[in-house]
Amino acid sequence: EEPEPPGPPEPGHKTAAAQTFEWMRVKRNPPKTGKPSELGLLGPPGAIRTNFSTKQLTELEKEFHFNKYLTRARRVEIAATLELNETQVKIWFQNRRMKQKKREKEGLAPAAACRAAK
Amino acid sequence: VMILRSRFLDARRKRRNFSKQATEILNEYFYSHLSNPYPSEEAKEELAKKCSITVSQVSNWFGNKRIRYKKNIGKFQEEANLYAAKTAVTAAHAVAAAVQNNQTNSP
DNA sequence: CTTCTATGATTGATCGGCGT
DNA sequence: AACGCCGATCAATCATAGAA
Repeated sequence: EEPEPPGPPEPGHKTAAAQTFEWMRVKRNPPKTGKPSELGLLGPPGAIRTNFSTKQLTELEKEFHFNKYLTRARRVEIAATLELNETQVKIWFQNRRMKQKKREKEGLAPAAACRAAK
Repeated sequence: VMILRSRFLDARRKRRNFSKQATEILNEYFYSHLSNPYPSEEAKEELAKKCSITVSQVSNWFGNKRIRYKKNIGKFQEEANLYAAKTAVTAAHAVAAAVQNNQTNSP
């Protein structure tokens, strides 16, 4: 998997803007989201993006409204109730907080844009 | 499959494409920084202002562009050369102006 | 009008850095 | 050493706008 970064294909050319830079080779490790229980499959070779059910999202959202941050105990409780890993619950809250921050930030900018447009 | 997917929570997605000029500006930045198309927060703010869109939209645009570009480099080859040429012309103008300025000031 | 492609947004999860 | 959080990003997917 190493095609040589420094000019492998065409030696001399017009310097077309199309090399293969590092960022183009970046590959993320596949999600480790494996459910030890259930299913006869244990080692998750290609575990993928979990799709949270409406019920799970509703419950998480409700909890978030109550507390923006989780305590270890609460996390365990919620994970068990919703049948999710503690990690998934933890990550969900992290993403939810970032989402909240983003909305607050953009919820104020439009005001200026409104007057400018009008 | 029917009951689905939050027709409400997803209703927020009423997308509208960016203006031709906005896309032009974003592509210019992307291809002139192809070796590292990751604008800083400041650069994103500047691009957002020039394109009349939000910083988040600039982030989304670069995120989508990077992923889709590396997914199929060949498909963007034409576009890449187009903007590379445009950047070259701009650079040539800058050089020409610099030379002219140099002759005027230091004869 | 219908089918297919281009594109903006969303989101579960990863990466690197920091603080505890 | 280990864990949670933040900020940025990835990667897959959704839903629509636009081209064919």
